[in-house]
Amino acid sequence: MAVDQLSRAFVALADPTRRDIVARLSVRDATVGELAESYAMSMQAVSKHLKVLEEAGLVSRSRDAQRRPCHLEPRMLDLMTTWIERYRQQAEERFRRLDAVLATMDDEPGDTPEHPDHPEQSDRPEQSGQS
Amino acid sequence: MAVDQLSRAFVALADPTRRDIVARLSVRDATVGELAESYAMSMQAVSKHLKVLEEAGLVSRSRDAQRRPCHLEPRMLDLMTTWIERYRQQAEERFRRLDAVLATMDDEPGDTPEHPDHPEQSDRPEQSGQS
DNA sequence: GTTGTTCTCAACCAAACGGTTGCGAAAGGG
DNA sequence: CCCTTTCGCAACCGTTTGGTTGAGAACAAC
Repeated sequence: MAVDQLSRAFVALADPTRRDIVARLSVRDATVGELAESYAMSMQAVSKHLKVLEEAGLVSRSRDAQRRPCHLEPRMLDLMTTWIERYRQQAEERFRRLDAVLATMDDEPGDTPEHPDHPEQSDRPEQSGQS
Repeated sequence: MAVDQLSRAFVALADPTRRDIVARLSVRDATVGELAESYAMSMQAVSKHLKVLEEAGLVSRSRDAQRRPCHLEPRMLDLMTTWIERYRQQAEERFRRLDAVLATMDDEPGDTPEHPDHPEQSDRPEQSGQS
């Protein structure tokens, strides 16, 4: 499976039930049993979902007797938006430059400049086969 | 599997190879073959990954003879950040109020007010069991 | 101590995922 | 008209996911 934290976070939010749990926890903390009442599945299944969210760093848990109240952790959500926004903004920047090139072609019908952008991001698995 | 667009998008970005493809496409458009050179897997596998990204609405493709150049679609990335930010901000808002309550408890050691917040989000699968 | 509540762990199962190989379609170039 | 390039589809296979049930740990209350 995916080992890095970001993959775990995206995997976690890929499930509708888990996204709904996040939505509920954003309103108030809740125990496993409270959350399980909301869904048509066993408490064990909800417990599994919470484990996925916890290992992704999206949820933390404290103790209160037998209860395990769950809290939403905004930090990981922040990391996800940071990742997404980086590439979204880069893509939109590219669109803006494309528009500029198209506007230029109207004036001077020459060759497109082909700016030498290098793929200098991190996060690359490169040639490493990740099964 | 998950049917809604948001689930598809999160599933798509849950894979490191697909996130890397997104990173590369944010720099420049690319064909399947070009992308496949970067990874230790067959072109068919990369083609599958691109299909996942395309069906998630994260990537679109045009035609150029036999080539199928891939373009990154910022729109779906925008939808993802919108979803995440909604709940991140709500969670942080809750933290801010908790801090306020703690500060109040220093002054007047009474009972915690328990503000009547209702879980009024959408996106709920509710009791519908989604396998 | 016994009972009840809350929750996790373990085993199981069908379905989906992520890779492979083989084949063929679509299009351009000799 | 072939031949090559580019790419998708289908079948297959091992692993993972998302649910189930059953057993039991941890703790409170009686």
